[in-house]
This record gives sequence, structure tokens and C-alpha cells, in this order.
Amino acid sequence: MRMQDIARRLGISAMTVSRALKSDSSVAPTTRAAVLKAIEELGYVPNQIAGSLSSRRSGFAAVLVPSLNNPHFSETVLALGSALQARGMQLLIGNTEYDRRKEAELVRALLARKPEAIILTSDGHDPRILPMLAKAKIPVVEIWDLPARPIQHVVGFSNRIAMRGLIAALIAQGYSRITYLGEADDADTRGASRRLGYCEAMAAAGLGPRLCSIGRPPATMSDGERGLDTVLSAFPDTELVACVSDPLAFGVIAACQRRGWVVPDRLAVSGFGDFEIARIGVPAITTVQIDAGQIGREAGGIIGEAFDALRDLPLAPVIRPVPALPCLRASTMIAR
Amino acid sequence: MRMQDIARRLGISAMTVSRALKSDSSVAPTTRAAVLKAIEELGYVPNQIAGSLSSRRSGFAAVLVPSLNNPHFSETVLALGSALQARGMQLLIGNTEYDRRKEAELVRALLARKPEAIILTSDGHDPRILPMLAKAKIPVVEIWDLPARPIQHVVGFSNRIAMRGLIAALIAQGYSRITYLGEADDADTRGASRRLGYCEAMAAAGLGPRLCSIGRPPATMSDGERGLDTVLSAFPDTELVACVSDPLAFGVIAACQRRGWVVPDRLAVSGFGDFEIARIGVPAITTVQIDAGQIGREAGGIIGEAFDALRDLPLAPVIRPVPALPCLRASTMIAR
DNA sequence: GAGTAGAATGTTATCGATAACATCGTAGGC
DNA sequence: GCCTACGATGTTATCGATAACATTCTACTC
Repeated sequence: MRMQDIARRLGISAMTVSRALKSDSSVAPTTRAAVLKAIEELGYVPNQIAGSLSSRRSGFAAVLVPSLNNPHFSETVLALGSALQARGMQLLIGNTEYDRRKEAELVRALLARKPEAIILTSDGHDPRILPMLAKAKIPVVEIWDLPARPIQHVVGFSNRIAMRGLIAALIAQGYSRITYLGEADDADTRGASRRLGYCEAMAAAGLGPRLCSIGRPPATMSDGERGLDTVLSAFPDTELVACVSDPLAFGVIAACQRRGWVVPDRLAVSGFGDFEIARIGVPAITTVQIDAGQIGREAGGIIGEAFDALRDLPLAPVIRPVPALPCLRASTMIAR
Repeated sequence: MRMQDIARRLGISAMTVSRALKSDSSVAPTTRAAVLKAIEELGYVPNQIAGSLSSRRSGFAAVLVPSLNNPHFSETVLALGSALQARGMQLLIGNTEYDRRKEAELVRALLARKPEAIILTSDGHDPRILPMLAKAKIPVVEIWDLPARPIQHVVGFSNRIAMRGLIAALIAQGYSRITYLGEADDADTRGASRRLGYCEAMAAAGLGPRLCSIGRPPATMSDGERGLDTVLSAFPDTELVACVSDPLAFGVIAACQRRGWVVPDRLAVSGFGDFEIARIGVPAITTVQIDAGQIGREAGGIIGEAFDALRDLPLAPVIRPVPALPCLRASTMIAR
């Protein structure tokens, strides 16, 4: 069924049907009512593919995340989706699985759908995506990090500085034998940045780095459970395990509890990200607070601004930092 | 840039370029190589919107889930995405937020994109979506429940029977003062089914229902933390709190631990879904095991079969039950 | 060497909506 | 009462790829 069919049924032209469906055009109220009624009765659903081709507006925005299982990214995607829905846009989600090559393939596949904006979870990108993005001439927003050479707009925070701040705060609490537990894969630059931040904070305090790694990103609770052994065999005198993320930290704590160890008395543990589990779990987990929803909302806002800006006068690149501050909780609160 | 431009550059026709891009057509190897080279050099990205309109194949499948934050649904979506990617299809994700009206709107919006299949998270549907789905003439798969009147294909399990089985197993363990804690909203039929299963199991043992509710779906860990008070004020003699989901159960356990209560000695707790947290948390949580990934993979498989089946001879409706069995763990293991 | 099969490529029409321009009619100003 | 302006609607061309059919041209058969 096409617009033509609706039109013929009412003795009008397809164009009038088209106009009746987009509320801004000038159509007589009675005509519009008749069109909407006919559409309802016939169960007509417009073909947006044809509409997109003709109007050169796909109604899509594309977002690439490394993982959907991570509650943080899903929350960002959720907030972004809501923000864009207000502008009548659908979100196309691509899952890179922390794989740079996969990201490049997805960028190509998604650009073929002519998105009107694209959101990348900042990470080391395959250089080949840059010309493709440039040619697409659409707003690009990188989220979840502050890249050294931004492509265009950015909403995020420095994973390095945030982790450095957390470790510095913990050192200030009196900890010194702090061991870092992260993922094995360096393609995940967010993980690598956090590790670097840890190293810097340790160095600033005159301490050497104590690095362990387990599993591949994203780090899971199960990785944390196994990770405790790794940490203890490499650095038996560890006082505090600084984990790359909250789920990993939770796993380490669970492993401690299975051994009958009290956290933080026997071993302290910190995470990153302020997942719900960090607030609710017992003990509550010391972490870096990130508002994943805010990142999505801000990114949606920037895309809105970019659309509102004149086409010929594109919006100047926006770099919008979001807070990422240490939050000390019971898992590292020890009287000394 | 269009195919025309590539073609002109090589002195061939656009059609040949089109054929070179889809490997099955007959194009001379040298021609194909030249085309691919030119495309690479020029950074040409085909316009899939035009392609879809012409070929009447959108390359999309649409999936509707009540929530993306729920690790279960995101895992299903992930597995589904991988299964469909193998067939070169992209996944369009819609978030219903447990809202039937929203679901209906999304179905309409997504059908306008001409998906080649649609996956619904089974729930009470708005009746208006049925004619729209019928008209779309595409495979429809309902997942995560066994609806009484399936639309077409189904991959899921009976939430009612699964919960009934879990409660029966717990009663067999010696528990009798079992209080149910779920969400307040009945629009979430999966939650309502689980509650019904609880009631049936209690009735079968000659016990009356003890029902509490907290928050709106999806139940969070925070809801669980607050829920303990609700349960105790309504049924102070409760021995076991049967929660509608694992995160809720985790919250209840956390609240117990904050009170210094030992789970399960002072109060036992059960969940539903076998989330990672149920396995890793201490104590491990008694639950109903569901393989969320399997649901996605099976759904993808059915869609594949439906495509392979002749267009005129559509695949007969497939009802594929997945296991959902009780898994007794430490959170209810008490010597009696 | 005529005939034919089939590989390689070109031509034309089409998918279904919408942009851009054209037309018609009527209300209101002078 | 004529003219203008604009509201309401129609017509035509177009978006960019691909299906379907047409056309070459080569290689091989008998």
C-alpha cells in the first residue's frame, strides 16, 4: 500500500496525503482529518525508506559502543535515545566489542544508512574512518573520554586523570601497597588510560607500579573472582586492589568474602564508574563517580545544537567535560 | 557521490559497479578489482537507502525490549545481533520501557523502516499492533515468555511455571513463610506471571499468598534495599523473601547485611534469572536459571529458517521452549 | 563456418515518497 | 468590482540504487 492508494480512495493527490502526515504543511483541517482517518482504517504505514531517499533525511543517528552488556554504556545509549527521540530520530546501535577493526567496518556499514549524526565511544580509532566521517558531513560526537585529537565534538572525561585522582586520594588515606588490576587488552584505550593514571599517581608518591591483568575487556565480576589469586601471587603484600571497573572490584570482594577475609580490614578494594552495585553492595565500593546518563544527554544536546546551527555555518567543535570524581566508601575505609 | 560517478570514472555503467559490489553476480574479475580500487580511493560509501528502496530489502531486523539496562535483555539483544549479522542484517532496537502504548508506537515507527523480521519481548501487547504486524508479512518472534495466543514464532519459557517450580523447591526445603516481593505495575506481564506462579505453588502447599510490591519495573538493587522494610512491616515473621528478579534479591540481601543479619540464617532470599551477580555475590543467590544469550540465538535461528523457507510457503509457527529451572544456592541453604 | 550457449555488460523502468514549482480559488483591501 | 495575496491542492521531476530485460562478444560444438 502506498500513499497513492490512500490518495485515490479520497480523491486527492499523494502529495496532499504526504503533507497531512507532516503537521507543519498547510492542509485544510478537514482534509487532514479525512486522511488520518483513512490511514487508520486501512492500517497504512508510510514507507520511510522512500521518504528518506526523497527528502535526504534518514531520521537516524548512529552510536557505536564497545559493549552493550556494560550497564554504563547501556545507560548512555538510553539517555541518548531519549534525547534524540524528542527530535524524531531513531538510534542505530553498533557494537564494536572493543575491536578497532570491527569499529571501522561498522562505521562504514552505518554510514551507508546515511545517519544524520554519529556518536563514537572514544577510543583509538582506525585511521581509515576519519576520511569517511569527514565526507559524511554530519555531526560527530566522541563520548566517554577526552581524546588528544578530537574528531569534532566531545563529551567525556579523562580516564587517566580520574584514576590518578582516585589513587592519589587513596594514597592520602595512608595506602601505599596498591596493586592495579585491569584487562589484558591494550586496544581498549580507556582501560589503558586508567592504568596510566594509576602509574602516575603512584610515581608522584614515590611508589613503583604494581600491575596485574586478567581477562579481556569488558572486565566481569567473574574476572574479579579469579583476579584475586593473580594479584596475591604477584604481590602478596597488597593492601589495596585498585580495579579498572566496579564489576571487577565486586568480583574481587566476593572472592575475599569466600576466603573469609573482611574488606577492607584484610584487603581494601576500589573500582571505577559508580555502578549501582558499588553503592548497594556490602561493603559499598570506593569508586570514581560517572553519570553515564548525563553523557548521553549532553551528546544528544550537542547534536541538537548542531542541527539548529546553519548548515553552511557548522557548529564549532564543542568539548564538554563531565565530572569524574573520587568517591570514598566503605571498601577502603580503614582506621589507621 | 553516486555509483554513477564511480562508473563514469572507469568508463563503465553504474549497473556494473552495483554488481561488482555484490559478490554473487557475474562480473569479470579485472572489472571487479578496478571497481573496488576506485571505491577505496574515492572513499565511496553506497547509499543503502536507495538500495533498499530499489531492492525491497532493508537489511534490518527490529527488536523491541522493555529495557536495555537489564543485563538479560542486553545479552539477548547481543546474541540476536550476532546471529543476524551473519546474514548481513542490522538490528534496530526499540526500548518500550515496559509501556504498552510505547510499544505500539515503536512497532509503527519501526515498521515504517520496513524491517525484514521483528522480535517482540512477549508481554501483553496493544491489540492494534496485530493488524500492523499481519500486514507487514514478515517473521515475528516473541521472546522471553510463552504467550497464551502466540502471534507467530516463540522462543521462551513460562514465567509462571518457572517461578512455581522454584517456590515448590523451596517449600520442599522446609520453608513455609515465604513472602513475594515484586514490582507494582501489572502492565509487566512477565512480573505478573511470576507472581501468579508463586501464588499457585503456595496454594498447592496449602499456604496463603504473602505479597509485597515495590517500585516499577524493572526492579533495581535499590528497590531491594528499600523492599526489605516493606516485607518486614507487612509480614514480620517472613522466613524467605522470593524476589521477582536477581538484582532485587541482591538489594534485599544487602539490606540484611547492613542490619547485620546473616543470609540465609536470619532471612533467606531468592531471585530469578541467574544474573552474573547471583553466581558471584556472597552468599550466592538461589534463582531460576535462564540463558538469555540462548534466547537471542534461537530467535536469530528461527528468523534464518523463515528466510530460507519459500516466500509463498511461510514457515509454520515455531514454539521453542528454553529451560528455566530452579538453581538452589547458598542464599536459601539452611540446615533444618 | 554456421550456430549456439553463456559470460560480461548496458539500458530502461521502477521502488515510494517528497521538493519544487504550478495552479486554482477565495477573502479582503482599496 | 478589480486586484492582490495567500491558503489549499495538483503536477512533475527527482532521490540513488537495482530488477528485468536487452545486447554484445567470445568460445566452443558439430
